[in-house]
Amino acid sequence: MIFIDKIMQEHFSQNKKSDYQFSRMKRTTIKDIAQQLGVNPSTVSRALKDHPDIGLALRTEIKQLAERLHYRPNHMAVYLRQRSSRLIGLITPEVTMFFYPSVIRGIQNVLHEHGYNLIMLPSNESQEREIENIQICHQNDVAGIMLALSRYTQTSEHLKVLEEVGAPVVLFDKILDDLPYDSVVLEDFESAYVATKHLIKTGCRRIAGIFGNRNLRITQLRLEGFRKAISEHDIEFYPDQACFSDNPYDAEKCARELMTRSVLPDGIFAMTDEIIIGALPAISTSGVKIPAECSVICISDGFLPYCLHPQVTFLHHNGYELGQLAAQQLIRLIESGAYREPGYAGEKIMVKARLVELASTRPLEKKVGRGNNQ
Amino acid sequence: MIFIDKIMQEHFSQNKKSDYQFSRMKRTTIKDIAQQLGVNPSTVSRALKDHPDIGLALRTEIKQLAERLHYRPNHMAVYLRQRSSRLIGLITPEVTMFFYPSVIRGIQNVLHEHGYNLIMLPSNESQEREIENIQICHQNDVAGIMLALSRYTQTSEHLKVLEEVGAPVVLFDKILDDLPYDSVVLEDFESAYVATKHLIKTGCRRIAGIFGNRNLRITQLRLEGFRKAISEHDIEFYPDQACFSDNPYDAEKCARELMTRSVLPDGIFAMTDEIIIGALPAISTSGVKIPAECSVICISDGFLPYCLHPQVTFLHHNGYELGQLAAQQLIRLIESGAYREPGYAGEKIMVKARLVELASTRPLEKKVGRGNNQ
DNA sequence: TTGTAGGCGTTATCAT
DNA sequence: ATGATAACGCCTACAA
Repeated sequence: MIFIDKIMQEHFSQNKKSDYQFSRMKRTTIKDIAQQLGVNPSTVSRALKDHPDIGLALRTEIKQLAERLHYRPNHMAVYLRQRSSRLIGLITPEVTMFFYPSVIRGIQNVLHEHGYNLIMLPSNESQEREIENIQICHQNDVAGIMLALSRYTQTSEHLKVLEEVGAPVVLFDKILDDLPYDSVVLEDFESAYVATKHLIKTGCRRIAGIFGNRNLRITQLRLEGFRKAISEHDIEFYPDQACFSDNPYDAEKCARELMTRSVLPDGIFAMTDEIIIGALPAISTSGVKIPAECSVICISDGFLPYCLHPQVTFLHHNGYELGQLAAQQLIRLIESGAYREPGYAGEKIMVKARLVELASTRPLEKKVGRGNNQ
Repeated sequence: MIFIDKIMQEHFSQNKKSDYQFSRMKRTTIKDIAQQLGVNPSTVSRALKDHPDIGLALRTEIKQLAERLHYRPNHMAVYLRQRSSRLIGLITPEVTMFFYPSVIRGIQNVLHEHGYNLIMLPSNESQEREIENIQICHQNDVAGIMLALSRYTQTSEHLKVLEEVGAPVVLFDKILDDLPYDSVVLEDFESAYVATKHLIKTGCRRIAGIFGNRNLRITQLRLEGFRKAISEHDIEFYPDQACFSDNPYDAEKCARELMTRSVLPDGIFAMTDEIIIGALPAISTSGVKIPAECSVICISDGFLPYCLHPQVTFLHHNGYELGQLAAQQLIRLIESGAYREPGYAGEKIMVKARLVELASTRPLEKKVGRGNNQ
C-alpha cells in the first residue's frame, strides 16, 4: 500500500511534460489532468466532451494533455453516475454448436456500432444457470438482456426474476410465447412446411421426419408444418412418419430404424443441423442412393449442409440476421424506453427462411411419378 | 425526472413489510435497507457479508429484509470502490467458425467458477478493432485480458496499448513469440510432424500439404513439422509439396491442382479445419479412392472430421482444454499479481494434441510397400 | 457492537 | 468561462 502511494507520488511530482511512460500504473483520471493544469476537474470533464462553455485555448490544452497521458474515461464511474451501463447481457443455452456462433456475430456487430458491449452468459441448458445469469445481469446493471431459453424451460415460472432487473429484454430463438417481452424467432412452422412441400414436389411419396425433443416449442411447430404439408397432398400414408431425438446419436438411431423398414421412405426431413448430422451417415451407409432413391432435406443455419456428403438441400435459417434483428430491437427498446409502459407486451418478429437446393433432393423438373425404389 | 422521484417516494413511504412487488423500479440499495431498519448503511454492508462484529439478531434481520427486497449488490459501485472489476475481456479474431466456440466454452466455464464474467470483443481480423477492443477493456477496467491475435498481426507495434491497461494478459492460439505475456498454444510443429509421420507410416510416399497463409506463425510451424517428418524418411521427393491458401475456396483450388498432376499424391496433409473443408470435396470428386489411393489427414478441433465423407483422420487440437488452461493461467496471474514484477516475461504453455484415426488413412498394420495408385 | 466520514471517477447543478 | 459541491452505491479505517 505504502509502496504504491510512493510510486503515485513520483507520478504526480514528475511534472515535466515528458511522454507518458509508466505502464502498469494507476490509470490517468480527470483529476490527474485537472491537477497538472491547475484547473477544476469539472472543467476538464466539460472540455473533454466539447462543452462550448470552455474556452477553445484551454479546451485544446486539456485535450492534448489527456491524449499524452492516455486518458480513458472510466466506464464504471460513468455508469455509476449516470445509472445506466453500456453493457448488454447475452444469455444462451450454449455457445458451441451450430447456429449460436453466427447469431452472436450478428448481435455483436450491431451492438458494437451503437457502442454497447456484450457480456456472455451461457447457461449450459440449465435453468439454474439461467436464473443465475439473469442475476448477474442485474448486478452488472446491464442496459438490456438478450435471452435464448434453455431447452428445458417450458414455463415462465422462474423468469419472474427478469422483472427485478428493470432492463428491457429481447427473447430470441428459443422462446416462450406467453411472455410479455419482445422476441425474434425464425419461422418454424413455415420452414418445415416449405421443406416438406419441396420433398413432395420433387416426387417423394413416403416421407418421414426426424425431430428434436417433443417438448420443445420449435419441435412442435416444425412438426405441425411437416404434417400440414403432408396432409395437403394425397400421398400414401406412411406409418410412424415422425420420430424424435435429443441429440445426433439419437438421430442416427432413428435414421437407422427408418432404413431397416420393410417399406423404405423415399424422402426424409431433418429438423435441425444436430439431427441431420447424425441421420445422414446412417442413411448413406444403409445403401440407398441419395437422392435417386431417397431425398433428404433439413433446416439449417447454412454451413453444415455444404460439409456433408452429399450436400443437403436445406431451408436456410439465417442466424446472423436473427442476431442483428434481435440486437436492433433491443437497442430500440433501450433508447425509446417503450418497455417501461405498464401494459407493454412486446413485439414479435419473425425471420423468413430461404430454400437452398443442393444435391440431396431431386431437381424440380425431373418429376418422378411415384416413389419407385426398393 | 420529477415523475421518477415521486415513484421513489411512494416506494419509501410504503413501509409496511409487504412483499416486494414493483418491477422496473429503482433497484434496492444498501441505503434502502438501512433506512427501513433505522440503522446505518455500513452496518448493513457488514451484516450482508457476515462480518462477525454485527450481532447475530440484527444480522439475520438485515439479511431477511435484503432478501425480501431482492437486494443485489451493485457491481459497478463495488468495482469502483475496490478498483478492480470481475470482468475479463476476451478478444478473438472471430467467433463464428471452428475452434473458437469451444475455446470460449472452456474459458467461460473456468471463469464462471471463479466468479468472473466475460466481455466478448471480436476483432473481425482487423488490427484496428484489436486496438479498439483493448481500449474497451481499459475503459471497463477489466481484471484481465485474454487475447488471440488477428491473422494480420505480425508485429507487436500496435500492442503497446496493452501496457496502458495495467491488467494481466494471456495470449492464446494466435500469438507472437516475443511478447512478455503468458501464452497458451497448441503444439503446432509437433502436431504437423506427427500427422505427416502417420501418413508415412501407413505407406504414403508422395505427400503434399495444404497450408494456410504463409505469414502466419502457425503456418510456419506446421510447415516445419511437415518438412521435418518428410526429411527424416527416405521417400520420393515430391515436387511442390506445399501449397498455401487463405480460405476454404483457395484450399479447394489447391487440392484441385494437386489432383490434376501427372503424378498424383498418395497422401495429403491439411493444416486446419478451414482447409480440409475446402480440400476434401476436391479430392473426392477427382475420383481417387480415399484412403486406398490417397490418404488424407488434418489438424482439427475434432468436430468437423466426423462430418466429412469419408471421416478424416486428424490430430485433435483440443480447443476446450486450451480455453480452460488459458483462463486458469489468467486467474493465477490476477490473484498472484506476478505480472506486475518488473521483468515478468510470461509463462509459455503448450497443449498436446492427440491422433484420432478415422477412415481417411489406411490402418497401420496394412503396410503398403510403396504408393501404388495411378 | 455500531456509527461516522471519506473517497473510488464522473458529471449535473449550482454559484462565481 | 470556470469553480465548488454533491451525488451515484459501496466499503473501511477510525471513532464512539
